[in-house]
Amino acid sequence: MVTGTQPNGWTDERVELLKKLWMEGLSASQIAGELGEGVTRNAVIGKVHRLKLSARAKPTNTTPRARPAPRQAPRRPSGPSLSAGVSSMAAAAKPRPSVMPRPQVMGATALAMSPQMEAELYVAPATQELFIPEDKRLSLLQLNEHTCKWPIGDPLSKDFYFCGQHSLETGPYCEFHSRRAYHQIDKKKR
DNA sequence: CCCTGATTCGC
DNA sequence: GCGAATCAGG
Repeated sequence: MVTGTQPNGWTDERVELLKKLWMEGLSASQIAGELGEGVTRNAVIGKVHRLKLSARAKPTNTTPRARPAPRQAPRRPSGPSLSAGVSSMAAAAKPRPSVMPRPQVMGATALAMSPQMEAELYVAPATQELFIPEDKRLSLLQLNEHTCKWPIGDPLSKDFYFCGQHSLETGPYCEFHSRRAYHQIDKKKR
């Protein structure tokens, strides 16, 4: 074939496409996905910077980027691996049982953003909380590394129990409560 | 947790 | 020049 397209290496075509998409406001990851599988989002960003691009749409904004931390410490894993792995369950993890009911809007992970992206917002049932059958409920002493430790109910009440669903490897909660614990907790810092 | 861009630095 | 790893904000 006459096509000598190299999987990697920034050809003029790709650079132009990169510029175009970047200027149009596409995110780096989206551009990377459009350019090809072999292109990562970091590659796109790196190229953008080298091309002196960035900026993109920055009206009346001086980009008060935080001072580039003078961190020149070794970030490469070239040292002795530290020994660790003693994961002993200390005190029971206490999340924030203060606020339970959350409207929670989802669908924020949409990748393909169309210019005419009309989000269909719908009101989720506020009382939507996981119902755990009695035979699935766990007391404090029944918790282990694989049980969701999300407390349900009044800790002082007799019918207080823990979720008990299979917890994720990445956290002490099941998928449902893991999102509850992190997602949307993000508030403005200071 | 997800995502975003920004920066650094070994290759 | 390239991009993974990392950082920092949302």
